[in-house]
Amino acid sequence: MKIKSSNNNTVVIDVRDFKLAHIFECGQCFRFNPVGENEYIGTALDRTLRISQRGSEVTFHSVSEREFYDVWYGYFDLDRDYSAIKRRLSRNDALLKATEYGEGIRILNQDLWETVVSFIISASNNIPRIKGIIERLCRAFGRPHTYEGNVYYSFPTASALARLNTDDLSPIRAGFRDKYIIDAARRFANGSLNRDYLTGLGVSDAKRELMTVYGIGSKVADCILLFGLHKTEAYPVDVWIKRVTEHFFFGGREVSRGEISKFAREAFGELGGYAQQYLFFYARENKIGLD
DNA sequence: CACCAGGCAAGCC
DNA sequence: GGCTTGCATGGT
Repeated sequence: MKIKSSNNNTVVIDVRDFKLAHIFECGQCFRFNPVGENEYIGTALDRTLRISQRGSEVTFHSVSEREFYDVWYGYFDLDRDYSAIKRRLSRNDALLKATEYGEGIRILNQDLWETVVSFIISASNNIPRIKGIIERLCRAFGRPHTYEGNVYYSFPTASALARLNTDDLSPIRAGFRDKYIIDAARRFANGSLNRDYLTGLGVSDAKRELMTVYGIGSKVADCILLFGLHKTEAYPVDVWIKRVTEHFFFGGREVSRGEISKFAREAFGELGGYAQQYLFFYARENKIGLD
């Protein structure tokens, strides 16, 4: 991986295990959208980014080399060797197919608070509507900023949302999730939950803490552990993962979510979260397990 | 019209 | 522990 700065873009060449469509369509992130062939624009970490790719060359538009290293290098998890991860997972037959199919997936290092709210909103919901709710939330309560001449909105802070009541959130049309968002906001705004505290805990303790928030159950907690804290043992079991795990590893037999989690711990260990992302992308794109 | 969407909480056994 | 039901909203 090498850097080639030109005018005010940062171009990274020889990037491996990186494909924008895989990164942004594997369900970990809701605020990046395609704006062209191999090009996405989105807002994260209080900034907006347009990013495009041609082969192994990735362009971070209107981004200085300094901002690239300070912000996006970490966000895109560029310090991690995904070839090694895929190699280890590929010893398993189903994962060989899934990692080949989603070869460009990376697990982003997203803002913890944004991840908490995004996955609370994801409960019993579909991805287009999850995105809509999040966008309305950001437009109403987030900080506006300009990027390449257009206005974008940051994800609202916990304290901005902690002041609200459910009536304030009704234009967001989050449905029954509005009270969950506010409870989470109060827990993060008053500091009783924060990144340093949760990072310092083991996976199961961090999960237990997260589940004390109204609206965070087992699946949402696992998503937060994986996408917000990069605790990669987490294997979030949603309907798709339940189906695809049953399809590949239980001969299509229906088993409980507890069985699925136990299987993932034993089969994938600390790579469970990576396995989950490859399997989720593979299952959704190919409609695995729907028969 | 019923049924479902990356679940959760509450209530039951 | 595991199972059932109601829950807002929007799409088919």
